[in-house]
Amino acid sequence: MKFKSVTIKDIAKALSISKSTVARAFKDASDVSPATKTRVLEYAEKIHYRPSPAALNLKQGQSLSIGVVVSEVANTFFSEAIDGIESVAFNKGYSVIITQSHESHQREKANVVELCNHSIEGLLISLSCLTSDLSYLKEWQQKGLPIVLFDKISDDIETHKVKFDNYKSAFEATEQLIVQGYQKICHITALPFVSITKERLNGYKAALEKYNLPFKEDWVVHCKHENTTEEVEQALKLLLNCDDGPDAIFTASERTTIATFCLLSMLQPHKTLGFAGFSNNDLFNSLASKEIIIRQPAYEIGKLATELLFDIIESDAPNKNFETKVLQAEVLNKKYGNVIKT
Amino acid sequence: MKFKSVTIKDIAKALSISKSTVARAFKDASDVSPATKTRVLEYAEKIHYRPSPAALNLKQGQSLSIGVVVSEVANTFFSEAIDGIESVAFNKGYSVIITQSHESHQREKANVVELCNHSIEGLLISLSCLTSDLSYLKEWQQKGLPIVLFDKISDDIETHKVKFDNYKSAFEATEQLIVQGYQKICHITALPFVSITKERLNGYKAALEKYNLPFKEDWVVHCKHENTTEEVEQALKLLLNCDDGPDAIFTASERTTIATFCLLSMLQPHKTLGFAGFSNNDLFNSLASKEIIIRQPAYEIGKLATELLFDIIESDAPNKNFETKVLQAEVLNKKYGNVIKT
DNA sequence: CTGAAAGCGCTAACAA
DNA sequence: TTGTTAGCGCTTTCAG
Repeated sequence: MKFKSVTIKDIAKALSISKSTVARAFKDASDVSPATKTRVLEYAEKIHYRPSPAALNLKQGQSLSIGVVVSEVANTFFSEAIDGIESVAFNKGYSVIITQSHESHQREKANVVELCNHSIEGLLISLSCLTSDLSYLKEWQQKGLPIVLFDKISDDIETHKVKFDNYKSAFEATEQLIVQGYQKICHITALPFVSITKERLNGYKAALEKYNLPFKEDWVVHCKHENTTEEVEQALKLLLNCDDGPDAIFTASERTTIATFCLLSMLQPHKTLGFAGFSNNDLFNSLASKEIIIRQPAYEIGKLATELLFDIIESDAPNKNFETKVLQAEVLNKKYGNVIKT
Repeated sequence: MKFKSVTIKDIAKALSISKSTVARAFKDASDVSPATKTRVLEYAEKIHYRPSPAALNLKQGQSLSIGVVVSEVANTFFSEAIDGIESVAFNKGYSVIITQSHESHQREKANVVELCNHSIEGLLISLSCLTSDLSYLKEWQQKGLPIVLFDKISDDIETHKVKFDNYKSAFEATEQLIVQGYQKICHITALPFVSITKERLNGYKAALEKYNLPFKEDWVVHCKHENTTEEVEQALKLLLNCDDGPDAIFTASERTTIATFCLLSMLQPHKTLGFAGFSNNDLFNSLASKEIIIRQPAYEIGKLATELLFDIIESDAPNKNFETKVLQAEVLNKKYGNVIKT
C-alpha cells in the first residue's frame, strides 16, 4: 500500500513551467506573476497536491513535532498532562508523539531513541521510577536536543524542569490526618529511587515529627509498578491484621491510591480507617466522606513544561539559564468541605 | 537551537572513503570488506552517528509512524485505548502521534491534515460527535492513506472498523435496572449524531419496550461536550424535582456518567435512585453499592484497531475486503456480585 | 570490494 | 517574472 503523491514536478510538467516557479507560487512571494500563480494554485487544488513533509523536513531541518515519554498514558495524571502538552503544541502547529516507559528504564531509553529517529525537535520526559542513570539523556542533550523534565525529575541533568511541591503536599495531607485524630499513619508509595517518592516520604516524616509521632520503617510500603494491587493487598493484610496496626493510610501515587482505596472497600468495608492519597481521579470529588485527596494540576504542569520546551527550541543561543518551576497541588478535604491551595 | 548531526559524509571524509561505502557498511550486506566495515562502524559509534530520519523518510517513503485522533486523551476510555494502540505500534517499531478533536469537527479535520503533514503511514480515528460529513476522510483514503475507525464509527466510509456492541450493552444495563425494580428510567447521553449515541439509545428503548414501560422523549437528555456538567446539573434538577420524576438514571458516556454520579452524590445524597452508566473509571470497582457499570475493554479495541491498520499498511494490494469487528463490553452489577460478559 | 553519479521532493541562491 | 543549478542525507544502480 503506497501513498503515491503528486509533487511539484508533476505540476511543473503539466503546466510546462519549472519546478521553482511552482514552488514560488506556493509562497505568496511577490515575484510570481498573478497569472501563473493562479494557474498553479488551481491545478494544485485540482489534483490534490500536498507538499511532501519528508522533503520539507530534510530540507529545512525541522519536523514540527515533539516527543513525550511518560510511564503510562492510562493514568489520569499523565493523560491530563498530555492534554496540556497537546494544547500548547497544537497552537504552535506542532504534533505530539507519545510513548510510554511503563516504568522501565530500558523502555524509556528505547523510546527516546525512537523519538529521535522521528526527528523530534524537543523532548518532554517524566522519568521512570527505575531511572537513575541519566547519561543517555545528557548525550542527546549535547547533540542539541532540547529537553524538559516534568513531574519525576532529577538533579543529574541541567535543563528546564517542572515539578510539584511534593514535600509540602505530603506534609499537609499527613498533618490533616493527624488533625483528624489519627496517630498511626502508614505510608504506601512507589519505588524509592525517584524524586517524588523521596520528597513525599520526607513530607510525611516531617509531619509525624511535628506532632511527635513515631516514624516506623515497617509502615512504609514500597510497591513495584507491575503488581501494585497485589503488593498493596499483601501489605494491607499484614498491616491491618496485626495488633497494633495503623489507623490511617497515606498513599503517594495514583496507582497506589486507587489500589488501596478499592481494596479497603473490599477488605474492611466497615472499619473507619483514615485515608489520604494522591490522585487525579475525578470520582473522588463525589465521595462525600472523609478522604483527603491531593490533586495535582496535571494539565498545568504539561502546559508549562511544553512552554519551557518551546523556549529552548525557539532560542538560537544555547541556553544556560535553566530553571526549575515548582507547582502547588490542591488538598481536598471533604470533612472540612474546603479546598486548600497548599 | 539546531540539532546539527553527523552524516555519512562526515564519516566518509574522516575515513577517506566514499559515501556509498559507508552506507553499505551499515547494511550488513556481504559486499563490503570486513575491515572497512569495522572501521566505519567503530568510527560511527565513536562520533555518535545516527542516520537522518528525514532523509530515510524521503528516500524510502516511510515514516514508521501512525496517527491517532480521539476526542480527549484525558478520558479513561481513550487513554486505555491509546495504551493498546501504543503496545502494537511499539512492537512494530512504529511511533504514535496523538491528537485530540475535543469533539469538534473542524479540529478533527485539522488534526488529520497535520498528521498527514507528518507523513503518517496510517490513521486510527474515533469520530467526533459532530462529524457527519466524512468526505474529507474519503479523500485521504483515495490518496492511499490506510484508515481504521474505532469506537465512534460511521457507515459512510468503507474501511476496517472496530466497535462495541452498544445496543446490547445499553439493553442489558437498562434491563438490569428494570429487574432491580426501577420503572421510570431516564437516559442522559451525548449528542445524537454519532453511532454510539444512537445505538445506546436504541438499546435503552428496546429494554423499556420488552418490559412494557413507556418511552418518554423528555427523559432523554442530550449533552453537548463543552458543558457536560452544567447541562447534566440542569437536567437533573428539572427531572428530580418534578412530581413524577424518574427513579433511575442511565448514562451513556464516560463524561455523563462521571458528571451525573458526582452531582447525584451532592444533590441527593440520601435518595436511592437507580444508576447505570458507561464508564471505565477504575474507582467504580470499589463502590460496593448497586450501581450498574458498563466497562468497555478499551485496551482491546485499541489493540485490535491497530492490528487491522497494519493489515492495510502491510498489504500491497489495495484491500477491498473490509470488515467491521464488534467487541462486547462487561456489565458490572455489584448487587448480584457478578460480571456479565454480554 | 569500492567509487561515481543519479535521484527522492523541495528550497534558495544565482542568472537570465 | 522565470529558469537553472546545487544541495539537504541517504540509497542504489552501474561501472570500475
